[in-house]
Amino acid sequence: MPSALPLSNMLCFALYSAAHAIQASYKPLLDEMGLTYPQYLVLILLGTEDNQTVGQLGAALQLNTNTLTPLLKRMEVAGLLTRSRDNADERQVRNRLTELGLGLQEQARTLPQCIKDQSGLSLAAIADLQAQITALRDTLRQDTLRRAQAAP
Amino acid sequence: MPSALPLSNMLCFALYSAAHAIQASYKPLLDEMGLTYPQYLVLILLGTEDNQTVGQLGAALQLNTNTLTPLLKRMEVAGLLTRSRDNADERQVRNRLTELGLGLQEQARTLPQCIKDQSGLSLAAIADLQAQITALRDTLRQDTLRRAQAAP
DNA sequence: TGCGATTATATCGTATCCGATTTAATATCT
DNA sequence: AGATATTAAATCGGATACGATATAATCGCA
Repeated sequence: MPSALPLSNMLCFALYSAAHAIQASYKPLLDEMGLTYPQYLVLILLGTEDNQTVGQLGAALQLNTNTLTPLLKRMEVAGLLTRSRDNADERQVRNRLTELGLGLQEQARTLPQCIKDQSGLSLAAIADLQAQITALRDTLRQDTLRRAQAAP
Repeated sequence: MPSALPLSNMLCFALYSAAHAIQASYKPLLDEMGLTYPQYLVLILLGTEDNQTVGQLGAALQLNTNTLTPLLKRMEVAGLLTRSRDNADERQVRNRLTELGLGLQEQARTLPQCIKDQSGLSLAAIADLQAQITALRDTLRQDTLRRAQAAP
């Protein structure tokens, strides 16, 4: 039972390399906007609901503050958003799109369509694949969390 | 035509977050072995074919030397592999597993099985999903490459 | 042969990511 | 009310990733 599973048949590598490939395909478009991929995700999130806290963004992206804080500060420096302490709870920092950020966000919303054209897949096939991958992700998250709690 | 595609319905985010989730699920197991995820991938690659050049590993992982060289040096320091210039072509550096690396590689081969159990999916479902994701990845790669060549 | 072009690797700077710790503000509990 | 616990961000160190450049070895061709 050697189970010489080659890399090309490993689901984890398929995800790893596909995630890189899709980011690479976004890159030329994001470069034009002066955005990185995770910055783009933050822009989309704030476009859906503005004025979110660092924690809210982190929950949606599954990123901690050690990643988000510097990222958000770079976006602030770029003039895409403003950051200010919540009046009711000074521990929280609220992130709000500027006019510039809002405009870029509208532009950013068109990107998935470009990738769809590039993928050669039908809308239904994309939706189906997206659902499968999301379901796997959520199962893994739950199980990883459960194991972490089981171990001290 | 607002097309307010939320993050939860974007294929790119599904891939991005699922790749993170599966790496997180591997993490406790890799930590025990003192490996990071890309180091684990290199170990698998060298287990399939030993004595590969930096370029061969980079082609398989789609990583450039600016990522691989420091990574391989860390694995060398950890005693997992040795690096030496190819006698026939001194430009190339060949990476060969040590006894320690070979042992760890055998241990590492069992990890996908652990994740399979965690995912709750059948072998067939995993193989099917893997094939779909890989096909998408390869299409994106080709198209990205084509565009890069078109726009010099 | 020898010199320019190509190739393989390494290096540098910037931006994620993550674990661990720190700081400040709020909540809790007696 | 006041000491303690919890929570939200920020910070620090190490490890990917990637664009751009540098260096050294090999190749190609006059």
